[in-house]
Amino acid sequence: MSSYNPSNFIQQISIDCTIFGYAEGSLKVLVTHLNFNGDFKALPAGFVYQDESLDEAAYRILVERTGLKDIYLEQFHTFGGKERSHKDFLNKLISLNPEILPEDTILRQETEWFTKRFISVGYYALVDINKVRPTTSTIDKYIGWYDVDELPPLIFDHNEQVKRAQTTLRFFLDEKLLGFNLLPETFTMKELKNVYETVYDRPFRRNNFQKKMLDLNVLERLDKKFTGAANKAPYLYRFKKVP
Amino acid sequence: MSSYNPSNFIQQISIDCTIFGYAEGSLKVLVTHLNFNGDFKALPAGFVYQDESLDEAAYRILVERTGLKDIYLEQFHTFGGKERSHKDFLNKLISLNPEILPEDTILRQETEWFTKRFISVGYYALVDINKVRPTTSTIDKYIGWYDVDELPPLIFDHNEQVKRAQTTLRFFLDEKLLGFNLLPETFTMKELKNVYETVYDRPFRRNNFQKKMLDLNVLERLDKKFTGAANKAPYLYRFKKVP
DNA sequence: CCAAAAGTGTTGAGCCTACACCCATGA
DNA sequence: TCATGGGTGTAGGCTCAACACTTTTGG
Repeated sequence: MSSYNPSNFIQQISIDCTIFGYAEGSLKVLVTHLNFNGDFKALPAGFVYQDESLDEAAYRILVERTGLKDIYLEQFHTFGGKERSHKDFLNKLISLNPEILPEDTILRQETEWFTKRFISVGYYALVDINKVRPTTSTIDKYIGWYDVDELPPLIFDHNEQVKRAQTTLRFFLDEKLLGFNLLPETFTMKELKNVYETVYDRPFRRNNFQKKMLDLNVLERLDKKFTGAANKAPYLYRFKKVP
Repeated sequence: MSSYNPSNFIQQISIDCTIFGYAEGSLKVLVTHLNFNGDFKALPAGFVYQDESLDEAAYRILVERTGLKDIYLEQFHTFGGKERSHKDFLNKLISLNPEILPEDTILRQETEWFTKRFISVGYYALVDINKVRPTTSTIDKYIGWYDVDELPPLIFDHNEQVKRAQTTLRFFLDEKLLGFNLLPETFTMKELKNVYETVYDRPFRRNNFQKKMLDLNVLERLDKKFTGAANKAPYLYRFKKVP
């Protein structure tokens, strides 16, 4: 943590990113194991430089952890509860990692800012899970995907943040054509339907779903995909390039 | 400003409130004239105490300025651009009000925090304009209603904030049954229709609108309202009390 | 030729729009 | 009795869910 110079950051503001990916029929979230003693898991997070916008900071945090650029990323809520499970977390953190708050006054100044109350701006992102190389930054011990329905306890209110991000995702999946960000460049209608069924946790009719998606007029039909299976080959689609 | 003790506030975070009211067929926004030399207008704003949640702070700011309690209030976006017209505003402010940044180091400390970059959490509220007593706080010279389509230039990105609040309002007016907050306790269907037409800036069919509203099953029909006009007396309605 | 899975057409229910008509009210 | 404006009924069109049928593929 000492690589952070707190004076470069806006105090008491953090950015938490809920990064969704899709694989094997389920929605995943990227979670980091913090690089402290003790079993602390969290959403990828970071701070905002004085000369950086919130959006830029969120994007930087995302790129650091995933290596991906040009990703759909959107702020969905700012969490400003006065407690946010902060004290429980801090007590445990400090008792297991006494070096965070050393007796030495000068060293202490360097790390003390981290123990204050934080306001968190929540962003969510949708990524193609196959393109991501989860990358640890200085504050991560390990970083990896968890099924959204089987998340471990996360620090602060991060579990609640994921729930709210999921609600927002459901609200906007259609409108913002987000489904495509969760898939590879080309995909079949069935794969797209699977994404929708996973996000909304309910089945869609094959034919009606297809009609709806094609009516959106954003899909481009490509060649057929021959899978070797004993059935009609499905078409591949891709998201239309904007001219 | 010197009544503020900056150490009690979270640094570099402010809350801006877009407070909508409805009167005479148009949507109004509450705007304050700042208590400085120079013609500075702004949304009602304030800061967040260390031991206060964002929602509590927004509510406090609203109550201070309107005297109203139990008001619908919701966070809609956090504005974190790195410029936000801050420097232009500050240069003008300081040149017209040199006492803000005095030479005296101690006094300077007390006011300097105010000149830093701020992240603003935007809230919007809907109020019954007749119940509001616009009340100046220490930083307001005057506070009053402006037509949303005829807003004067406001400081920072406050004009943009109002636009975005308006978009959010349109998005949720139905879903959250917000229309009622803009009206007195009882109202006619026509008055409710006027609110909708003002918010969405388009006409609705009289009969279809009525059907839609009644189908929502949240209105309670009361006695007729005899206006003295030479026509059938309209019913009064009110928002059903939840049991 | 068959099973499996994809593509496509069609019907009916429900909702919204637009128009029409009726009713209460005060002049 | 008339003009005004509010209350309500209904036909037409659109959307979408549900079902049915056809087509393609490899075994």
